[in-house]
Amino acid sequence: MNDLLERLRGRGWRLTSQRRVVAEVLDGEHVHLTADEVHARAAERLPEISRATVYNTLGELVTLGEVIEVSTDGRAKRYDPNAHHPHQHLICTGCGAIRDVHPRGNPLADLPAEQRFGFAVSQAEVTYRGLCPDCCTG
Amino acid sequence: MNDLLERLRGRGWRLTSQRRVVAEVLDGEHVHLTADEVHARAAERLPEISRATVYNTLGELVTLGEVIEVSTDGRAKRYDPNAHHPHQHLICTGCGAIRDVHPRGNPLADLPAEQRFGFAVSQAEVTYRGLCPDCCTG
DNA sequence: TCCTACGATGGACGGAATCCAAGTCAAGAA
DNA sequence: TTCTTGACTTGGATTCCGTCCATCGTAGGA
Repeated sequence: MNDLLERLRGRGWRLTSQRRVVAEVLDGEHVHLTADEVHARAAERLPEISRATVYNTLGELVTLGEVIEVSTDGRAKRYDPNAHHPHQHLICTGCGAIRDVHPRGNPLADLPAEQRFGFAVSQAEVTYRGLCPDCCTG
Repeated sequence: MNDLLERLRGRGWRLTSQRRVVAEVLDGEHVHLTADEVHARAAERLPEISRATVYNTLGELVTLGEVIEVSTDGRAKRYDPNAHHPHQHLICTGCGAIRDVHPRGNPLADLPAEQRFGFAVSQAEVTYRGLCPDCCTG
C-alpha cells in the first residue's frame, strides 16, 4: 500500500494528510470496512477529518481502481483495498463476516453468448453465503 | 403466483387485501421492482396502502423464500418474485436495467473445499455487469 | 515566499428503510 | 351470525447512509 500513495501522486493527486490517513487505514488483506469505520479509524490519527472527506477519498480510490466497493447487502457499502488481486467474497449469513475467496475457473466464461442479450458483459461478481464456523456451532 | 396466496395461507398467513395486492403486483417474469415501485403500483389498486405495509410484506415474502432481494448496488433494493427458478442477474452499468440469466454450471461447485474456511456455504449469487445494447450505441 | 486551484470542512439535505403507538380487521369460536 | 382477539395496518417520526454546498485551508508549483 506504500506504493499506492506514490502511484496516486503520479496521477496528479495532491497528497494531503487526510488522503494519506485514509489510504493507511485501508492497508492490508481481508479488509472490508464501511465508510463509517474508515472514518472512525482515520479520526484516531487525525481527529478533525470529516466524513465528507472520507467519502470523497473513497470515491476517488474506487474510480481510480485502487479500491473495490462491495455491497454485501442492504446496509452500508464496504471498501476492499485488495483491488489488484481478483477475488470473490464469502459472507457469513449469521454475523456478516467477510472473507476473500478464489473460486476455480472464470465466472465470466460461464455466461454463454445467447444469455448475454447483446450486453457487452465486462464483469462477474460472485457472492457466496453461508454460516461461518463460529455461527455454525454457536 | 396464484398458488402463492394459497401457499401463504397454508403457512398461517392472515390474508389481507394489502398482502394480496402486493403479491399480485409482484407477479410475472423479469420483474425487479423497488419497494417504492411496488408501493406505487399497489396504491393504484388500493390507494390507502402504506409504505410500511409494503416493506413488511416484502420482508415476509423474502423470509419465506418466495421473493429474492436484489441489491443491484448503491440504490434501493429490488424484489424478484422468480424465486423458485434459480437464476442470476445481468445488470447494465449504464442504465441499471436488469435481466435474469442462466449461466452454465453451478457456481457453488467452483468453490473448492480449501477455499471455504469452514463455512457451511449454501448459496452462490452471481452478478454480471456490462453495457446493454441501448447504452452501447447511445 | 507567495498564489491559487484543488481539497477539506461541517452542517444541511435527501432517499431508503425501520420503528412505534394507535387503530383496524381476518378468521376462528360460540 | 356475531363476538373476540391478536395479528395486521397506518402514517408520522426516526435512523441510517450518503451527497451537496458554501466557505475555508493548504499543497506544491512559480
